Amino acid sequence: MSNPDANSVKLGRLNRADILASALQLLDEVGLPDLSMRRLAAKLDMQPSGLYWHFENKQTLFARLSDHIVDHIVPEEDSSLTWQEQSLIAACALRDSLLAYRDGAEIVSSTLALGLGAEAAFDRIRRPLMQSGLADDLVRVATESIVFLVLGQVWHQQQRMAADSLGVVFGVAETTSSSIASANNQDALAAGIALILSGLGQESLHPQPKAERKIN
Amino acid sequence: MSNPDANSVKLGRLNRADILASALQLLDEVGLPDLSMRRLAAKLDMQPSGLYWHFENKQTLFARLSDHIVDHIVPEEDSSLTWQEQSLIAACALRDSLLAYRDGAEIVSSTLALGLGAEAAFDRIRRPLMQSGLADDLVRVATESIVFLVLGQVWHQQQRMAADSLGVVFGVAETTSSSIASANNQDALAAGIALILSGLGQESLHPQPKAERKIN
DNA sequence: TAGTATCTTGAACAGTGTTCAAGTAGATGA
DNA sequence: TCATCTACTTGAACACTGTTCAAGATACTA
Repeated sequence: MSNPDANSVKLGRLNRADILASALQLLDEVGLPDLSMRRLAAKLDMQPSGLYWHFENKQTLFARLSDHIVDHIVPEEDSSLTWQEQSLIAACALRDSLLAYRDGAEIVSSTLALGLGAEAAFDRIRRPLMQSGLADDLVRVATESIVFLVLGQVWHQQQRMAADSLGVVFGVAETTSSSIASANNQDALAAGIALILSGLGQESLHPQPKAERKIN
Repeated sequence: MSNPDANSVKLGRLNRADILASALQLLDEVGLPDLSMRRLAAKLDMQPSGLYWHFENKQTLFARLSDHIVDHIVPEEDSSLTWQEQSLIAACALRDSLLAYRDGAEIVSSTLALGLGAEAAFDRIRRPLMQSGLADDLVRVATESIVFLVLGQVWHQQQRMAADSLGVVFGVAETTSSSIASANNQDALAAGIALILSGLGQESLHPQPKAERKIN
């Protein structure tokens, strides 16, 4: 082990960006459950404790990872589209960027829940809704609903992928073929978001919507 | 430590139910992150390894915990209500049972994602929708959307509660007062579900809805 | 060249889930 | 009543985990 093996990188002094890049790479290689500080340090050819000079703890390192994942959403803005269409596109862009990294949804989810970052996830989806003229409360509700829906769906999907890759097969008819199920999931997600937006279109007819009122 | 302290229970031979009951109690006392096999064993006055005779591993123990949480949803069925109303009631019942246990949403979420149990969460919400005459695909989409929405919202809320109880305060304007925010969250969740159901009502007018079609 | 701020090290702490051979208690059949 | 078999428990160990800290090395600046 004295010669540097292919998977370790030595860059002399390291900065936050180097570490994050390696972490992101390691994430794709081993998945979130096996992404430990020790493993990351080994990849960077340094001591685990060295990481704690750059990041307060593992959670904040993950938070910066989340920021990176979510910040790279660049939905093409097209002002000729309706706000519903723009919002749907933003949501699909969020989904794509979560899917671009192994266990991306879980990382972003927990960061978001802890309030440590990844707020861009909300921003991109809220923006089109704010131009709709809907009440602020309704915009907040719809934004949260869409974000949770995307996170929940993708998390579910990625967890299934992880289980599949471990050879663990559960007796659920739902996943007959992973690739087909994956394609269906994307349609289902878009359809779910469409439901919310469609409901939102109806709500916009009523001036002051009350939360728990009867539905006709 | 030779005398049995107040927090440990000795029942002679133990069965699965005893362990689950203690686990549920311990969960409320210390929260999910501190619910370790060693701690649980200590509470039961036994060796950690003893737990592995009753449960294959920690994850399956948690799966049975999830089942318990979710199985105790007993939404009052009222056939005079519309299917939307019934579905909303079922969703709120799910929310309430998640909130009834500390970190309930996270436990159920991961169990569901791993396909290890807690399917009742889906069942209760799907049932009313199946009586609506909507296409099967649409029922599936709506059910998943609602479940993910509930799980996401409650998970978020409970994580915030955990952070609050640790005295960790984040600079997010969203949570000015925890109790008020909590009340608002419940309204927001119901409103989000109402959006989906409202959208569903619109969709039901079209015979064969296509997922990614344009929204007008 | 001296001093300082930036980064690394190695060892240790206190915990984690899990395994396994060995042991003990309780019920069952002779 | 005694032996046996199964149900359950033990204690020790393994191979990890995140995190801390004093001490040392390196690079930049005056």
